[in-house]
Amino acid sequence: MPERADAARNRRAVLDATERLLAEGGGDHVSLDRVAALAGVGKGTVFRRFGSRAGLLQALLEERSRELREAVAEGPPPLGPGAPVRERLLAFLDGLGAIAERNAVLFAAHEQACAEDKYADPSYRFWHAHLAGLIAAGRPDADADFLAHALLATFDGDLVRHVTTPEDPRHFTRSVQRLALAVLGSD
Amino acid sequence: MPERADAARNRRAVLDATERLLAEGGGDHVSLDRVAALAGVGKGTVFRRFGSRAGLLQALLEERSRELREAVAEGPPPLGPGAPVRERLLAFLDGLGAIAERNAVLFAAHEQACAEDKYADPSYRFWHAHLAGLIAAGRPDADADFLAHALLATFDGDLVRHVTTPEDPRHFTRSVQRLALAVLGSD
Amino acid sequence: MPERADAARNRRAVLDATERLLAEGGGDHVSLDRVAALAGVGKGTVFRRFGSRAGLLQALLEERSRELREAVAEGPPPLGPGAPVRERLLAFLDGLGAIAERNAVLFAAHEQACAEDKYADPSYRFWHAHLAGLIAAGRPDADADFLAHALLATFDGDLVRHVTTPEDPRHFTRSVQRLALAVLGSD
Amino acid sequence: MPERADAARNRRAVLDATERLLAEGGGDHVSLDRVAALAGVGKGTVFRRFGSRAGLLQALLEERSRELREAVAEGPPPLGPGAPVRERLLAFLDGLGAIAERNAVLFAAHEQACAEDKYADPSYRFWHAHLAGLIAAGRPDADADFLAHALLATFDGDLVRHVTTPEDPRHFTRSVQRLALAVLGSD
DNA sequence: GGTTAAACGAGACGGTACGTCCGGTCTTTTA
DNA sequence: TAAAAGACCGGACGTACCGTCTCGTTTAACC
Repeated sequence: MPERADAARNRRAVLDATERLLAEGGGDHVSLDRVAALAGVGKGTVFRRFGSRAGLLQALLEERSRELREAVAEGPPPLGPGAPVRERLLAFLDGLGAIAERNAVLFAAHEQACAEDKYADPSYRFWHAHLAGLIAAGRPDADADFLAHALLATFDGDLVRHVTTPEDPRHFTRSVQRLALAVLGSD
Repeated sequence: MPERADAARNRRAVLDATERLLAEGGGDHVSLDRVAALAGVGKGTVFRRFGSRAGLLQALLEERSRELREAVAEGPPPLGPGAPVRERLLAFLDGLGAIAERNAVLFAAHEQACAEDKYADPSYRFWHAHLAGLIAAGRPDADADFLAHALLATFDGDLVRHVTTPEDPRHFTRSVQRLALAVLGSD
Repeated sequence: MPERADAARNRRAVLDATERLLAEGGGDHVSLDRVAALAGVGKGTVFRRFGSRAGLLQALLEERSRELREAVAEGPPPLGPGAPVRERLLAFLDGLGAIAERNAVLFAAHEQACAEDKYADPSYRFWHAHLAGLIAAGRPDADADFLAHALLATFDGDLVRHVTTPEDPRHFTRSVQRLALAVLGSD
Repeated sequence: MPERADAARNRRAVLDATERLLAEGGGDHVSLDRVAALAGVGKGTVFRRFGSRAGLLQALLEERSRELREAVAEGPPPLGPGAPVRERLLAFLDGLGAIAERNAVLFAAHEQACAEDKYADPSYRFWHAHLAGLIAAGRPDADADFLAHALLATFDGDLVRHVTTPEDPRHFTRSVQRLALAVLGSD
């Protein structure tokens, strides 16, 4: 059975409200009561759709990154399969960096909310698997699993905000790319 | 004026209680009411001394890492000044890694509690300054500031717990050291 | 929209718990935490319904005196409209005195809690308006407003307790009635 | 042994601080921490001198009314012994009313603080005994004890403030006097 | 078009943490 | 060695939040 029309409408309204609250007041400003009120929706609806605060933020993140995930999984090179490892890695970090730079507050709120089970988040697992695969391909001798975690650890919302300035909005991305190249080695 | 004797006693009791609760129930288990009760201390005392949940956890972290900080600042090589950059870097990461491995839960709780102003934490600033200094010395061309943040980002409590196993309790540290060497370059 | 069933249930439970605590330990015994616990209700519920300690006690008082208020406003003489001023006054003081004698502890706790805005309390305003009206009718030349306040001032919980004994449980009421007659004049 | 000089100084400082806080912020503003701080004195000193919050306010009241008490006890008529009952009663109410009008906030705070044992306060007992004696002398058939309580009940700080206006600063006193005359009877 | 089951809004609820404040006690320091 | 300073205890208050639940009311999908 497909999603009912009103359900889809509400889903959208809730996500939009969340985004609005994130933008105007930071992560702590996003209480589920406020989200529901701003979305013109009952609190129960938010929970029925998203399960929890973490689920709500995850869904928003999911939405922001779906495009990248699809491009990575089955898009054309250099994001998708086929390109050399270095190019693919840089393209991926460029894409994810762009998302992080545009959604730093959301990233931060999501990390805060997920707390313990960050590594169970499907998005995280996808990014990690992709990164680890690339690293393993480029440096079979390295501890790809850890290095992938380490690279993803730099996508901390607060860190992104801390190094991103209006004058140089891509500073973070370039820095991560350089770090990744160092990790991959210069050979 | 030095700290009053009873004040010092209470400070100790509160920190010990915090530690005990952290050990037995994870970060969420540490509520300030419980800390006060377990320490045999009024709730007001906890707040007077530590200001907030974040302050309490910071103080505990501070205590755990004071020794390392002093060794780094003015101890003998290779931790202290005098040793070659690589040795100093590895020694520092070994020390901080050991702390992180032993206090992963505390690290996680602290990150959660500090939320927004992690980069204002004096401990963090010290580690960052030290790391950035070493990196700048070893790789004058690199973005030492960012790389230091990136290395410290791997000291995420959850990540540490995730990669640390009883069979290989220093896995995290070794991995970070390897990453640092890669960052520093292999020349 | 009428009050929800569970809301009504809880309202009742909270008021009952308050009453029980008042009875068993005096006004100071009524902390909102205890009320909530005894009522089997979350603390937030107490605050949502009653706003504050003062609001809770006011609600309890309100309940105790609603019957009298309705009888005064629209009941049969001598309480309600229609009876001669003296009879109505005595009947009113008899009713209010009975309430005060049965709820002296509650009266005392309420006065303590209301503190500053006692004169804004709707119950108080109603009693005052009624009394002042009667006095003005009986003694057009008197300062009815002040005299009404003065008569109500004798309904101090502590004073009621002080002059009420098991042997003469209506002593307070009779005394107030005599005072009121004196105020009204003997002509 | 007379009071030590510094003790007297402190006593004065504490009372002055109390008064200042009462004036600037109302009764709730007078916390003992603030009093001590404003007096430049340790909190313990306040308690050693005055025993409790109630004791502090009582002492302040005591000071304000000592003169009247002495005049009533052994001063010249009409306040002191010798004058006809009516004159003595009116003079007394005039004196006490003046104090109440000038110290309404203090009266209110004191009532709030004394809570349960208001009738044990030496000042209150003195006023009550005096009033009851006068009433008994003027109306041997009346319930002098209760009537004295009732008259004193009108000296409620909030009521005084409520009926006192800058244009008519003695309104309260005159009203109480009229009430007292009514109580005493018109014969 | 009517029926029906779901999804919904509104928001109360339990429970719990936080941080503030206060009264009164008691220890430590100091003069 | 007594008094001052002020840290301390215990606990109340009020606020906020999450995730659950209740209870009528739409409303969309189906007959």
